[in-house]
Amino acid sequence: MAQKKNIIDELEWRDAINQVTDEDALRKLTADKKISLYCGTDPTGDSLHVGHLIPFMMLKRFQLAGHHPVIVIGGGTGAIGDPSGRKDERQLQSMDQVKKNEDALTAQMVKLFGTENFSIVNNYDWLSKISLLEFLRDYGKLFNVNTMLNKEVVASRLENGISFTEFTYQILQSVDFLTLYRDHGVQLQIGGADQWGNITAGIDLIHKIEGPEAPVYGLTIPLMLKADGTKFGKTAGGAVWLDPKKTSPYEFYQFWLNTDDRDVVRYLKYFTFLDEDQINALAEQVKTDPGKRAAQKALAAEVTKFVHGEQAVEQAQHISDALFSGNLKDLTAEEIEQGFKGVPSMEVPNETENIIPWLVDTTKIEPSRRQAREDVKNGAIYVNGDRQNDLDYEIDPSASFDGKFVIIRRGKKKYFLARVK
RNA sequence: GGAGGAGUAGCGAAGAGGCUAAACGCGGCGGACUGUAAAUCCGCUCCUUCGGGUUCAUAGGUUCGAAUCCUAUCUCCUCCA
Repeated sequence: MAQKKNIIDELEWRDAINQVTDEDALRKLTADKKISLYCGTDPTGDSLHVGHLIPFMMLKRFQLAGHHPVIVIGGGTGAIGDPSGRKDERQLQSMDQVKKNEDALTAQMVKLFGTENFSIVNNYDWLSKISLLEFLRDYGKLFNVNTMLNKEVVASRLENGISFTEFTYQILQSVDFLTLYRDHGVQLQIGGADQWGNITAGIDLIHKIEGPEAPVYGLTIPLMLKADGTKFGKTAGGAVWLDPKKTSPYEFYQFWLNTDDRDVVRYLKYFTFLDEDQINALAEQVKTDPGKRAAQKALAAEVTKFVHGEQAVEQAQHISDALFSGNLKDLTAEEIEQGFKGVPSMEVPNETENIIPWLVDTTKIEPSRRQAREDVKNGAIYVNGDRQNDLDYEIDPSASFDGKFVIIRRGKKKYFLARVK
């Protein structure tokens, strides 16, 4: 079935391909043998986020089809800064920070790809060994400045200015591809749509050095846009991280669950390993019974499983049920910690207090007594899951959750967690 | 350097001596409906111990009474040099 398909056809069905350098040749190559392919990640942060999943899903599909993915951690290039997709110059990071980020990212990648039939390399290992004179003589000579200037990434920056440092980024990335081709037999580089210029620069370099017949290819992934035009991967709280300490599995699950109907099928194709039949069935349900959100639930479960594991999915579902049904009673302390990870929390003394000053002074949930009274009167305030509209209600922090927490909900889904001291 | 205009709540914008804690729109916050959606409808949107208190660039002044009139200061805009 789906798995029998050629990987390229499979990717096409999933709308996962933006541009390919030589589609027919690549289709034949991947059908005939197992290849090595790579994608680079610059260590600009201390955790991967859902944006990183875009190229990684692609690598994973190749891996599942028996090919060998290589991830290049840009310890070298990350020290320079990729101008792609940016309006202005990047702030250079300290080498120390780069190193820390590398370690954190490596650990996360191993979680996603395992250690079998997968490699992680760091371009610092080769880029740092090139001397300035070597760089200029061996590589600089092969790059035509006119060509470099014409790359969209550079051209778009010319008006506001671009430093020489960032200008040379495409040369470094080209050296990466060349090195991987020589030392690891890597024949394909993948990347986001904005990487096309950098990828083709690498192919050109290989062709110049290794001969025009060198079988190397490039493939880019379409830009992930949301139907409402905003950027994929951002929530009100910022980026959605893969590190469970930064974004809890519950929040992660919720991120996917909240996918717009118009985007969900596209995301199922791209971010899950469900096959064509399963996805078609879900797509049908989006049309016939959108309120059920079967597709969103499947998407959230699948992606959460891939990143955090089966158990995290069950927990996320349990927390979601409790929070959105308003029935908090059977949550465990651990689930509360997780479900309320991204929620404002505060410490409160274990003393009974009237609800109004408690909301305003003790917890700072409400900005003023006026507002607090209004919300209580309107039935906007829930204490431990129960609507509380009595202005004289006395909050007793020791009353529930073993006297550890008081959970306040304001409005439909705004939660606050008060930890009892 | 000269001439004019403008500064009002998170933003936009009315108000030109008392009826103004300040219309209206947006945004924000609630509620109803719903699919943890969209759209729609409704309420609230300076603080308060509900007596009142503090607001209309800032500081003074006139007046029984000022966002509204006067003076100075600051900031912004337009036109002329």
